[in-house]
Amino acid sequence: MIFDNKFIQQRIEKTELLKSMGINPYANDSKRNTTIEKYINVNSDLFGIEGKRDEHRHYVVSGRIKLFRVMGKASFIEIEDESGSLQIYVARDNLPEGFYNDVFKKNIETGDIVEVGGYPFVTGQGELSLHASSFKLLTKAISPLPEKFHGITDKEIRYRKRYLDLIMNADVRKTFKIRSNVISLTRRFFEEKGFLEVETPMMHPIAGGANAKPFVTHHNALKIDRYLRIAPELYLKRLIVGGFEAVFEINRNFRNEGMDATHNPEFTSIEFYWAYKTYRDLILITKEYFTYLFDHLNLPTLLPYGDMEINFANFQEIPLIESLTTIGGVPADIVYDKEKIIAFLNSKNLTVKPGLNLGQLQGELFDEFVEEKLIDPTFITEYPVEISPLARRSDTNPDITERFELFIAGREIANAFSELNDPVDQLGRFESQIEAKESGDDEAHEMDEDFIDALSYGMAPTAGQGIGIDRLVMLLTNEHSIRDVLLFPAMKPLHKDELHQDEEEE
RNA sequence: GUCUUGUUAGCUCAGCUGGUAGAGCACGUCACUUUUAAUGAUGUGGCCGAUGGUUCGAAUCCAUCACAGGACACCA
Repeated sequence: MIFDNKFIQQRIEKTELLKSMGINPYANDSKRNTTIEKYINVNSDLFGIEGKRDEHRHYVVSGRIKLFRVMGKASFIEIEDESGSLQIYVARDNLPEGFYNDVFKKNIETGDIVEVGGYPFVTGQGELSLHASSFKLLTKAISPLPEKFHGITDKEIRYRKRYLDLIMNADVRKTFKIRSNVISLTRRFFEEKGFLEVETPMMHPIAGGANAKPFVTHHNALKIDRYLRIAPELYLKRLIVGGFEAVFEINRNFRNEGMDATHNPEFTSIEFYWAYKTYRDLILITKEYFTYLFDHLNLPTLLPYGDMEINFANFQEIPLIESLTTIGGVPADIVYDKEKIIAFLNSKNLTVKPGLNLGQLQGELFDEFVEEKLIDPTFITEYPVEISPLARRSDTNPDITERFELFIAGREIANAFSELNDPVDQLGRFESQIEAKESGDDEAHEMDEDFIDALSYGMAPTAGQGIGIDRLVMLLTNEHSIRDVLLFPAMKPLHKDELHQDEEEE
């Protein structure tokens, strides 16, 4: 049974006892008239006042009891609301007859949510507190809180019961406030630039816009399968065809792949598309975006991340092929030779999947020798066309695309390019992706004829970019697991029967 | 998917080469009207993640499974 724990039973008994005394353990008529943060701000003048108290002021605050210190006929408790925590002095003789002994001391405990009225004063130890003259239980907690000093450290409980994590760990609340700010500032930045926020489908007939395995779901009325989107890209470009010139979408993508410190099956990204611009303009707006974020979040441009220090005032730019030799230390004479690249990778004890083309092999070299060395923000440009099925070819070199990825702290943060708007070229790229799929690459891009059709009506020259919000928040909050920046990260079910639900239904 | 570490009271953790379970917090009782993780006294609290095995005897050793953390692989 869910409430068979003895501590919970004990608390349920207290709840019943309170009810029998005419006290509603889940009262609804809160009279709170200030937050704890405001209370502390307004009353900190008492430190400079004779007697360090003002019995003419009166405030009602509420919050969850975090600490409970009884000393005979008086007690100190610490309550916490979203804005902060406050010490309350509760003395027997300032409360109605019998309340202190029979209700407060016996039946109120840590975890309960209470409302306290009284006047501000500073204790002998110098802490601004509230001297209680009224005390009311708002919500009884029948489960006990975790240990008051160590709190809750077990990561599994922290992720599965995020509410407990939020109750016990103030910096977790801080991380998620920063996340919320980042999303809000991102939205504001693009709106101020004249972009239009749009919503495109989450359920796609064809999972396109990225190379990834999709989740499948079923539409009963139409008797067809739908894919949870892996990227919004192809729909946003259709809007550019339609005549919108600057659009963005901040939302979830879903990818049916492994989970680890930087991958969750659902993750948040912003994608934006900007007509009559190129990837050069995207480099500029990306720098501007980071400046905007850092200004509004009051972050220093020199930001610690684990053992690293990232200089956000030092944006670098280097073409991919050049980075292989200058940063990765790959010999310059091999980077255009498939056989030599394979031999080089093998000499480093790295196995290569058979059948990779030159662009893919260059990508392998980059992943292996360059990516993790890019600590300060670095735009890697001029990606091989084979690994960029949606990007526009360079006008001067048909083997490379007008594309960049932004790397920070050894991780990909953004992917951007001048969009391919030649429908015939796009068709050809899709066709070569189909070939790749047939030769075993199950994450190659799908054919999307409707998208080709859209392009055939003419899409203005456009630049588009995606930024991974989760990884960005990780950087800004110095968190090293994506689970620590997701309120409810994906977790395996605890019980086997939940795990094999689908098999039983079949 | 592979390797590795963990899973003991509500929480944080001990428990050595196998001998029948321990602390702190929390909770109960008592004392205490300015404490700061309050304090002092005292008490309650456990299917030692699950299932098998070895053994006279298993929290402890072995195997399998589940979940989690970390690393690697995959994810261009």
